[in-house]
Amino acid sequence: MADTVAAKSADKTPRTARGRKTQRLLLDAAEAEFGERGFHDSSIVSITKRAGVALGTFYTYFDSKDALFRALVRDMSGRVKEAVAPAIAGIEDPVGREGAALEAFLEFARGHKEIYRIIDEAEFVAPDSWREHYERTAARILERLQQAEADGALDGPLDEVHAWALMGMNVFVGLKFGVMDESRPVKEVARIANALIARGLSR
Amino acid sequence: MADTVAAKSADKTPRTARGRKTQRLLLDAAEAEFGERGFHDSSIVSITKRAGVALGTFYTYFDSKDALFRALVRDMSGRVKEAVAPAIAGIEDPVGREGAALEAFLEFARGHKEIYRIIDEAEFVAPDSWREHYERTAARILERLQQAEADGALDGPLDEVHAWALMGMNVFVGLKFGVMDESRPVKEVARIANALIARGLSR
Amino acid sequence: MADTVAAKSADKTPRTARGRKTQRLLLDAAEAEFGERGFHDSSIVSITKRAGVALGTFYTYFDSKDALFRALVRDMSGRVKEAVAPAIAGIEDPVGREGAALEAFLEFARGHKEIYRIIDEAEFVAPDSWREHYERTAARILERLQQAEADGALDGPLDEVHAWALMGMNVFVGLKFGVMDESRPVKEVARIANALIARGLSR
Amino acid sequence: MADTVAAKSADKTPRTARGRKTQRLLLDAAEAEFGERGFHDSSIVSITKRAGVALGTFYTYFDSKDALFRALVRDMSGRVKEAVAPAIAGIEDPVGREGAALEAFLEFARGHKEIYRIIDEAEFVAPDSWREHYERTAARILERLQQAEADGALDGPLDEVHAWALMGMNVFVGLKFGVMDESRPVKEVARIANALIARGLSR
DNA sequence: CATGAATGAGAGTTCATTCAT
DNA sequence: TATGAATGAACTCTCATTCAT
Repeated sequence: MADTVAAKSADKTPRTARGRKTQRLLLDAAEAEFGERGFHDSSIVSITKRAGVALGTFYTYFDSKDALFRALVRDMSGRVKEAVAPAIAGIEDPVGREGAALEAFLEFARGHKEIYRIIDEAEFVAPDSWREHYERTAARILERLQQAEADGALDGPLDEVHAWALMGMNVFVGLKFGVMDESRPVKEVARIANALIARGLSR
Repeated sequence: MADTVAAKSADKTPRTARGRKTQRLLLDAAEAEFGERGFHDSSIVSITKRAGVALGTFYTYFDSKDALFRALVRDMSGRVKEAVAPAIAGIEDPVGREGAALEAFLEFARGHKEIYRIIDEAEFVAPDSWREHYERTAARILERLQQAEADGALDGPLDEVHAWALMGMNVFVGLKFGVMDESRPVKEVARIANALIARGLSR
Repeated sequence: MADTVAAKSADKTPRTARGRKTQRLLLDAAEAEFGERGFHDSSIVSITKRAGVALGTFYTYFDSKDALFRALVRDMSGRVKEAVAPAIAGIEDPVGREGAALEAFLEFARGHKEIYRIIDEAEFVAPDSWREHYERTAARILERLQQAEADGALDGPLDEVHAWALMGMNVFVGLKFGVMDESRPVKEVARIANALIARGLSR
Repeated sequence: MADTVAAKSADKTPRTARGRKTQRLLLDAAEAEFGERGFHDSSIVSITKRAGVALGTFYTYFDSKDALFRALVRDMSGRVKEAVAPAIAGIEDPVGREGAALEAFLEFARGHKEIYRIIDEAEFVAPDSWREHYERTAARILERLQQAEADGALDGPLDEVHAWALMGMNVFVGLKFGVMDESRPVKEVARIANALIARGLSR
C-alpha cells in the first residue's frame, strides 16, 4: 500500500466508490482467468469481458498486464498467510504447530486451486514477486522455529535450510494432495507428512 | 533416449550424420535459450540463430516450439535421474541414501541452473510432461523407501505422501541453495536437510 | 444482408459509425484485391494497405482471411441476384424471361469482372459457399421454369437438369462474352444463346 | 511435344527407362494429390512421398510446381478429348452427335472426378492453360456445328456463342450430375439436356 | 470514468526451391 | 539419377497498449 501512495507516474487508485467496485471486478476476473488459463494464455480482452467492462477501462486501474499479475500474487500471498495464521495461533508445541500450518494450508489449497497457477507461475513471469512471497514465507517459518529454540522447545541450530525444506515439503504435498489428488483426507495427509519431520525437529 | 527425442508423428528423425549434428545443435541452443529466457521469451528465430542454422531448419527436426520444449523436459528429466542414480548405488542405509540423493541433486542443480527454468516451467507450458517427470521421480523415491521397509530397515507404512514430501523438500532446497544462493557448501546443506527427516524415517 | 456479413462466432459487428465505415473500407478493398489477384495471391497486409488501415484492424472485423472471402462470396451472390431480378420482373413469356436474365447477367458481369475471380474461385477456397451460390441460383431458375409449366406456358417435365444446363450456359457465355471478350454487344450475344434453347423449352 | 524439344534451359525429358518410370510415378501422384487437395493445399513433399521418391528427385523431372500443374492440365485436356472423340465418330446427325458427346463426357467425369479440381482450378493457377483448354474445346464444338451447317444439316449462322453456350451447359451438367450427384443415369441426364438445345439447333 | 476502435511489432509456421553428396 | 538437409521469404494471426470520443 505504502508504495502505491508513492505513485510512479499515474496514480491508479480509485477515487470513487464506483471506481473501487470496478477495480474489484477486474481483480476477481483476473484471478479466475489467470487461474484457469495461466498468465500467457490470459488476455486483457478476456479479463475485461469476464468483468463486464470495456477493454480500455482496464488501464484506468492497472498499468499493465504484468502489474495486475503482481498485484494478484501479493494478494494471494497475503491470503495464504491469513488462512494459516489463525490455525496456528496459540499452539505452543512447535511440531504440532507446523502440522497445523500444513493442514490449514492444504485446506486452503483445496479451496483455492488457482493459487499454484498464480503464485508458482510468478517464478517465470514476475520472479521478484515470487521471491518475495517465498522468502517471506520461509522467514515466518524460520522465526517460529527459532522462537521454539529460544524457548528451549527445540534443539538448535535451526536455520534457513530447515525453513526451505519444510516449505518445499508443504508446497509439494499441497500441490499433490491439495490440488491434483483430492482422494485423501487433509488431516491424514498432514499427519503423515508432519510425522516425517517430527523427530528431526523435536530433539 | 537420444533417438526417441524427435520421433513423433511426421518422422523428423535425421537420416544422415549431418542431420544428427544439426539436430544436436538445435537441442543445445534451445536448452540455453529456454534456460536463460524461459519459454515465452524464447523464440525460434533466436534459437536457430544461436544454433547457427536457418530458421526453416528448425522445422526439419521439430514439429513446433512446444514439441521441442517437451523433448527438452524429457531429456533433462532423464539427466537428473542419471546424475542421482550412481551417487546412491550401493548405499544400504535408507536415510543415508536419501541424503546422498539430495547431495547429488544439489550438485547437479549447481551445474545445470537451466533445469528449474525448464522442468518447472513445464507446469505451465506442458503440464503432462511436468506431471510425468514428478510422478516418475516420486515413484522412484517411494520404491526406495518401500524396499527399505521390506528389508526391515524402515518402519512402515510408507506411502506417496512421504515421497512427495521428500521430493518437495529436495526441490525447494535445490532451488534455494543450488540455484539462488551458492554461498553454502552442498554437503552441509544436504546434511542439515537430511537430519530433519532422518528420524522421521528411521524408526 | 449487410449486417449479416460479419456476424459470426465472436461478435465482430461494429458498434460505432466509425467502425462501420472501417469495415466497409475493408470489404471494398478485399473485393478489389481478390478480384485482381485471386485468393491466394491476395494478402491481408495488402488488403489493409488498400483500405488505408493498420494490419491489426482487419481482425477487429473479420475472423480470418477465409471468413472475409466467404462474406464476399455471399455479398456478390446477393448482388448478382439483385441485378437480375428487376430485369425479369413482369416478363410473362418464359423464354423471353430467361433471355432477359442472361442479358442482365452479361451486363452485370461486364461491370463487375471480379465476380468470376471471386465466386468461381470459391469452388476451391470455400466449396460450401460455392455450392450455396450455385444451388440457390439453380433453384431460382427451376422455380421460374416450373411456374411456367404450371401456367401451361411450357411443356414438362422440367427438372434440375434443365436448370443446371441453363445456368452453365449463362456462366460460360458470361465468362467468355462478358469478361474475356467484350467485342460483341450484350444484346446480340444474349439473343443468340437464348435462341439456342428457345424451342427446347417452348413446346 | 514440339515445344519440349525446343528446351527452355534444362531439358527435363527422361533419358533412361528408369527415368521415364520415375516421371510417370510423379505425374500419377500429382494427379491424385491435386485432385484431392487442390493446387494450393498440395505440396511437393507430399507428392514425392506419394510417388515414393525423394524430394529432390522432383526437380529432375519438373521445373516447378506450376510447370507440373500445367503438364497435368494438358494431359487431362487431351484425355477428355480422347474420351469423347470415339463416342461421336461416325455420327452424322449433328444433334445426336452433341448428345453423344455430352454422354461420353459425363461418363468420363464420373470416372475421373479430379478433372474439375484440376482443369477448373487452372483458371486461377494457370489461366493460359485454362484458356487453351476451353478455347480448343469450343473450337472443336464450333467446327462440328459449322461442318453440319456446310452439309446443310443445320441452319446457320452458327458461331462462337453457340459453342460456348453448349460447352458451358456440358461443364455444369457434368459437374452437377457427373461429380456432385451420381443418383441419376448418365443417359437420362444427357438426353434431357440434349433435348433442351435440340430444336434450337435443328432448324 | 467508461468506451471500443486502432495500432503494429512480433511470433510461429509453411514450403518451393537449391545443392552438396 | 537419387537423396534429403538447408534455406529464407512470406504469410496469417495475436494482443498489450493508446487514445479520441
